[in-house]
Amino acid sequence: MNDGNEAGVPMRDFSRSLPMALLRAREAVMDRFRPSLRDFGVTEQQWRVLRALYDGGEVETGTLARLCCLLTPSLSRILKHLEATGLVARRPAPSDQRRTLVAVTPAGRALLERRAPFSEAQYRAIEEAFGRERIAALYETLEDLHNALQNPKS
Amino acid sequence: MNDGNEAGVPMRDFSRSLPMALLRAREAVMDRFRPSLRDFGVTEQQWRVLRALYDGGEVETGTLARLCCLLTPSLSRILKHLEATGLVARRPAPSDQRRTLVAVTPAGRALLERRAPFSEAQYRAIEEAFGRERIAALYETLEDLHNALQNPKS
DNA sequence: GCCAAACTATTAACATGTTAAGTAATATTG
DNA sequence: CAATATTACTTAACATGTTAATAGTTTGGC
Repeated sequence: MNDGNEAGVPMRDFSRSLPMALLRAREAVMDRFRPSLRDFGVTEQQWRVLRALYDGGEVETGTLARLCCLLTPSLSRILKHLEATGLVARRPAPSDQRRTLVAVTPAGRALLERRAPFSEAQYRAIEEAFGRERIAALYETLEDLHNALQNPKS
Repeated sequence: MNDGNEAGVPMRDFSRSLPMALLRAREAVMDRFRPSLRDFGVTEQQWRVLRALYDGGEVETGTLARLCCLLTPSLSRILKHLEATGLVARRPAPSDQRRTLVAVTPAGRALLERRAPFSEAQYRAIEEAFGRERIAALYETLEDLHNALQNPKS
């Protein structure tokens, strides 16, 4: 009797699941942001889209999906909703009718600026609880991990 | 003209979003595991549930939700599906009829043991690409972050 | 210029995330 | 012990995640 199975491949301890560890940490962070998202009537994903458009330029749908870490089918529905509520505007790209350009509306910008202080307050609380330097180091590590896994070898 | 808005609260750079950084890293990791999940016909969440039940004991629904980082409504539907496909079994707890005990079936265990080698192969590839020690350190950091944010002060 | 191939966005179908409401069993209080 | 509150789970409704298929555009050979 050992810790493995019949095929001789031992099962990894469930606490050593990298997706779970990243998810748990992310949920702990999101728990700080969900109350104000709820108060302002936007979902986490809708906020990401508005956030990516804040600097004012028009962004193509595909680019926006990459920026927000959303799949294009999800983004399609989210944009339909944001357009219906008047927070973003869409128009076909003049040079290529396949592409769609998206921009935030004044109403969308107003929402961004109203919620921003609440978001920043939570960032300060998180940095106080965990340490500004450790947060900065974590950003580095996460980006390195992302880059290390970009080119799939196997 | 400055980088802030009318209220004087500057907008955080979008690249400095902790939820986004955690999500991007997690997606990069999950991209390595999705192919075999798909091949074995289970979703990421279904796998998490089976994985949490592997050691064989019966687990209460609420405990299982915490272990798998799932909300109970989601778990309810997932268990219905896993029970319908014969991978888990449910029964009411004898001591408290409100509670439900869940256990993996032999078919579920067989699925776990068939996919485990594919999962482990990806873990080896990830550790090779990023470094075993850095992965270990990341687990530590993520757990610390989770713990630091557990008791909400503000 | 024509047609097949590639590209972009959307829709479809099913599974899950999220919040609120509902149901049944247990615990508490008077 | 009866009324009430609490607990555990489920259902409902809407939004998103994921994969496959579809429709409209553009590009590249010919």
